[in-house]
Amino acid sequence: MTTLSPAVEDYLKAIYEIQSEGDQDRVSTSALADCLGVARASVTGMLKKLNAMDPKLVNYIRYRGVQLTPAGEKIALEVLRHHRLIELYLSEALGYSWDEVHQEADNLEHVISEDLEDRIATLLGHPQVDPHGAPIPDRDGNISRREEVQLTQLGIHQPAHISRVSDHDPAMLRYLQELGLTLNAQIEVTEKAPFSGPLHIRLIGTEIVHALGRQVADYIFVTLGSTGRKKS
Amino acid sequence: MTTLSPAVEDYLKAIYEIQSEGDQDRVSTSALADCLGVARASVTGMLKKLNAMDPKLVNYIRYRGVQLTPAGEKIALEVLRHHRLIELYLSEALGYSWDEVHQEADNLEHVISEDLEDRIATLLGHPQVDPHGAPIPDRDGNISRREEVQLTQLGIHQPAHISRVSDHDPAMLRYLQELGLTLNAQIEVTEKAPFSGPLHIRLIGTEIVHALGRQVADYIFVTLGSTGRKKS
DNA sequence: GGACCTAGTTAGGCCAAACTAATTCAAGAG
DNA sequence: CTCTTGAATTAGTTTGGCCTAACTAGGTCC
Repeated sequence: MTTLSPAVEDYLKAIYEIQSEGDQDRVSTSALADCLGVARASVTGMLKKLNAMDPKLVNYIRYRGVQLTPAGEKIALEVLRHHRLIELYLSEALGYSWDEVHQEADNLEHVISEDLEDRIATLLGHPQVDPHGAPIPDRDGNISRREEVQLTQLGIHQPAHISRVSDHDPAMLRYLQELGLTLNAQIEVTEKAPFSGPLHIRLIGTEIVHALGRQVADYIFVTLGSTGRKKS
Repeated sequence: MTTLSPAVEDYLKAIYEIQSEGDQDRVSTSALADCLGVARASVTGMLKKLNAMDPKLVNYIRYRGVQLTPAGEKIALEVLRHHRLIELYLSEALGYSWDEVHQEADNLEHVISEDLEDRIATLLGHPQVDPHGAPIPDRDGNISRREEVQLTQLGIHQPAHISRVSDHDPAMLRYLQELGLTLNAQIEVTEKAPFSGPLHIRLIGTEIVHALGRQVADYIFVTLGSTGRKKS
């Protein structure tokens, strides 16, 4: 474990994230470039390096995109574990709100020691999910996969609860917060406007209905039925 | 404030530390190289850059060493504030012992945001010193200077308390911990062996006496008289 | 004053990670 | 089957931070 550079960790993390949110297993150079905010040529260069490393971290084929190898995925999951534990820690211990944690965690994730990670995990009681509902991998790189669907895929009047929200846009997170569309909120779709128009979302148990644009709705994931928890 | 690289921050911090522990105001290239663990030539190169930056961060003259400019000192103090707040936070909130905090803080100090720094400072009640007794600069770069002397300078039977210990050697910190020579310990020197031999240190209120080598004693600073606190 | 030593500097290179500009590939349209 | 077009790659630079090796400034000792 020859201690990787932050850049390498970021590439692996990005590949993992794109890979797991889209449904194709290969990730394109441009998708990565956009996600990381660097030029395409830079991505090509880095992918060649990752492909040549020992152990091989990705499976890269010219013009065909990349896949993580098991070794690469392991590292991606470690970084993700750091990221999500830090997000949760910042929110639990230091009073950060869910729109503030992401940026700070991106900086911290590459520098905390395994020891600090363990202490944080223990202090938090080995939590399963971060403040946005994303699952936290365990130390061995196991990650729990839940049966989630995109909010846009949810049927009309099908009760569900918000189980996860993308953490990438703080402004959107603040917006959702204001609407009461937070983690575990019980909701149903009452109407889907055609031509990719807005979704009408009702908070179950209330008469509150919000119209949500598709772009926003795409970043929200739900699980059918209610959450285990009682309402307070 | 064009966000400086970790390397630059480390150079400035090191210059500040050497400058404030030695009594000459100019820091030599070699002292810096040793402190940072890089080659001399690398230091020369970096000093030229720091000297050419706008604003000028150091005052560097060939063959004469460097000094921090006010701008450089301000940055050094910000880094030091980060470092020491993190050390204290790790020890207070996450159960780190005083020999473990330094390494972790060295990694974290370059990446925490001002916001996180503020939250930590507030949570800790705007503390004055870190776990090794080093003063924590305030946000404006003011640092309290106390009247400390090296333990080796302390007169025989002159009662004093340990007010600061160098944080650089974890093994030494563990050793001192075992001997009960922790922060604020009330001590006196009962005997100084000649020819740079060991010092005999008595813990006031006990019969416990330890013989301490000069190298170790050089890293310990004391303040005359007792600390404000009562014994528990 | 010349010889000598050490700290400090210059010169020249290396590596990682980015960039731009120019070229090549792949895959769908006609 | 060829053409076109957008995605991807190559080639060539740049920048930052480090290295080694070779040279120089300045002080010490006889």
